[in-house]
Amino acid sequence: MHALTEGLEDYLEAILVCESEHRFVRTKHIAEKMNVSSPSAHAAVKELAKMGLVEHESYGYIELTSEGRNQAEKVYSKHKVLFRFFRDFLGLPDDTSEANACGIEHHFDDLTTKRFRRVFEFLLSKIAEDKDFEEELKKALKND
Amino acid sequence: MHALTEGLEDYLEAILVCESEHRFVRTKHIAEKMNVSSPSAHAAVKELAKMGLVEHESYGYIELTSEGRNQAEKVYSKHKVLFRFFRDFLGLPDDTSEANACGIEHHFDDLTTKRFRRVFEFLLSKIAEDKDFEEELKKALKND
DNA sequence: ACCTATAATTAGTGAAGGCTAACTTTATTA
DNA sequence: TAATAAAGTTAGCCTTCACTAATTATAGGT
Repeated sequence: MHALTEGLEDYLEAILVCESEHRFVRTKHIAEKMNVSSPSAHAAVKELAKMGLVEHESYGYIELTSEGRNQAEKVYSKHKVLFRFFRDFLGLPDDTSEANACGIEHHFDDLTTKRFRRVFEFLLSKIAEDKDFEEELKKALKND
Repeated sequence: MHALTEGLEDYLEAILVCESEHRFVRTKHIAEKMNVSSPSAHAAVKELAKMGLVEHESYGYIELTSEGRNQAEKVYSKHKVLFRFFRDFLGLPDDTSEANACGIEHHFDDLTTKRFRRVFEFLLSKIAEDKDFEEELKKALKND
């Protein structure tokens, strides 16, 4: 059985996000989201369909299977926690945080993600409840 | 001029590490380190040579140029801080930490790296000087 | 109903980066 | 020193994933 490549994982995630933005997902939306041509998006969808992760009637809408949705949500949840880490904790701009999360999400296995999430949440609660901690952290991030 | 791809960045880094392990770097060492065939390693070295990042006499040794060494060290320093974060802070096994660092290092730009490094160092010092903090952190990481 | 614009698809191409098999060079050792 | 082993290299092929150009299908307006 073919494994999901990093690229196809990105497409799967894009489809999930498109769903929430358009209700009906089409080749065009995916191409826009991924910044690729429509033939490239089309080929990716075809590949995902072959793996049973999406359904795609010719010239019609694209839908995630439940299997595909599971995988997409798994990737996307990594994306979100990483994005928040870069933006809220390292104080990076939105676009940088987005790019970082996008590049990195594929490299976090389950254990790494679980640990990372816990540490991140711990640190956020620490910031919320301990003003000194927050101050020290801010100081550490000064002087770019 | 061609930019350094993610793959070539890996090779460059591997050459730097091989240097410290073998004194004389050969195609074979790189192939072993990268887990690729020797023709693949050879092709990568050839490409790096074309970019002026290594020197390679046929059937001889492989050496980094000063330009190549700069770039390799830049990547490797990201690798090291990431590795330590995963191992010492998230408590992940060495091989997982290594794999994570390897996959992620390419996606950290200068600002991200600087911020990340500072936060990591701040947290380490926090652990060192504040036993309560260390305990709470450990607790947060329990129950895999 | 038909014409046109938009979208989707197919066909064909190229770069990156991997592989094996075959061949050449260098090194070792009998 | 000649034979063989080991390493390096070359040639040729495959996959992934992008692209453009050309074709086909659908949908809207008249």
